Amino acid sequence: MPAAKAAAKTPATPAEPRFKRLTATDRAAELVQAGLAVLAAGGITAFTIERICTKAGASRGLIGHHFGGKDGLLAACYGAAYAPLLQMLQGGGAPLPLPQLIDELFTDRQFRPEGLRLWLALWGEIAVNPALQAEHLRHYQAYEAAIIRAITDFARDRGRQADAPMLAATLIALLDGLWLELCIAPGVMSAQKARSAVSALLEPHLGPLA
Amino acid sequence: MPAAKAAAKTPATPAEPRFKRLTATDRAAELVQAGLAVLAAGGITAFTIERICTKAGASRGLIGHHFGGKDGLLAACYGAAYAPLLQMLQGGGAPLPLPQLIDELFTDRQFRPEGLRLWLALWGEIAVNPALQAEHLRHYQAYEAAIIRAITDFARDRGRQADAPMLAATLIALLDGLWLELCIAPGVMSAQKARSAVSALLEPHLGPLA
DNA sequence: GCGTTTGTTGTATGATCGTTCAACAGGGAA
DNA sequence: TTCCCTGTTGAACGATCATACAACAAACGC
Repeated sequence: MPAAKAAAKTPATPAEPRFKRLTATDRAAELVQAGLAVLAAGGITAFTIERICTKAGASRGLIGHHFGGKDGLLAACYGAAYAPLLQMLQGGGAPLPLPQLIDELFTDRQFRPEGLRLWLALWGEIAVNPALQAEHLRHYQAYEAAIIRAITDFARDRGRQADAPMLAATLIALLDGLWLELCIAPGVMSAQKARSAVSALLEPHLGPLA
Repeated sequence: MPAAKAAAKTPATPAEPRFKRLTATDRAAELVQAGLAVLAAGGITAFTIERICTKAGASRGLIGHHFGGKDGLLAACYGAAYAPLLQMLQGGGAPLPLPQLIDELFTDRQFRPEGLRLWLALWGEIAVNPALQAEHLRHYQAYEAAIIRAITDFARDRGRQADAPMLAATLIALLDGLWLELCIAPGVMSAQKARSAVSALLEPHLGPLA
């Protein structure tokens, strides 16, 4: 009996809104965050409109409205996944020196299966989806450039000769592999073992990192 | 008009069988091969009963019959993915020496996106599926043991001191990362760059590999 | 207050998913 | 040839998927 209810309660409570209305930017950001959470928790097979919208507290139609479809949201999620990494590398104006960069990578905040699982979910899809692959290339180049610079600067300060681009590509691959191991064999890989691995690669070429 | 056809042709052609009947082992193997092909081509989202059975030239009911369901087939596929790797490491009786092992890893036969993509598809699922994670651990240990042994033997022959378990874990992670890069950025990573990366890791600890 | 803009809802739709199962038939044993 | 074991088929089922879209309403300028 909606009429009776309205007549009885309208003066007291102004009938609270059925939904909250956000700007397009804010809503898009919330959907991306929900998408990232779903990917990290359940992999690419859990990346469904239904689940994402439930997680975001929004209705099913919004992904189509803001991103044109599921693929659009996935691309946006990929970009958002790279953001914290790039921010860490060059967020505070000055680029992070190599030792601090490595320290940061292995803090408990970064080196956790819950966060890293996101990458595994995305990688499997990038390998198979050309559009995502192009998106990947753009972000990867910024990432690689930051690592090359950190290695170059460190080698210069220590008076060392080093093939920085080659070492950077190797370091990036090694980090990817260490993240992978942490996700698929959590009991075997650890932050400490990962640090040893990075040292084993870099210190012969650059001297002690600490 | 099936009756007319049967009456007309039965004497000449013995009405070729509607399907070929295989042993349970052979049929299971064919389904696993089809599953691997589908995973490599389309990732985990393409791993569907419909697609796999079409690829295998079998009917939809067979996966349930031979593997109890999709998950059973996926576990079998994971085991089958490891088989060629382990075979390469210790297939011909004597374990492969480290330099030949590395040569083998970077032949065109092994270091190809089409074959490696299979791993990306599986990794994303292992990270999220506890049953697959247990399956992974078993195979991983055999893989790791073979790599440790190759490094230990090589170091001994060269009269070098080396932390073989740590180097093995690092090498495995690096290889995983290099495979990943080849799959998600085919134009950037190459077999030659990957070889340089492996050399950059190992040669400072073990001396020249060639 | 009153319209206009624009973000939001939720159902309808058709495709596809995994699983089940009763009927079927290949192929070796007798 | 006959029988029986067992691998095989394919339709049926309910669940879930992505998308489209017409109706709705919140917020804002006026």
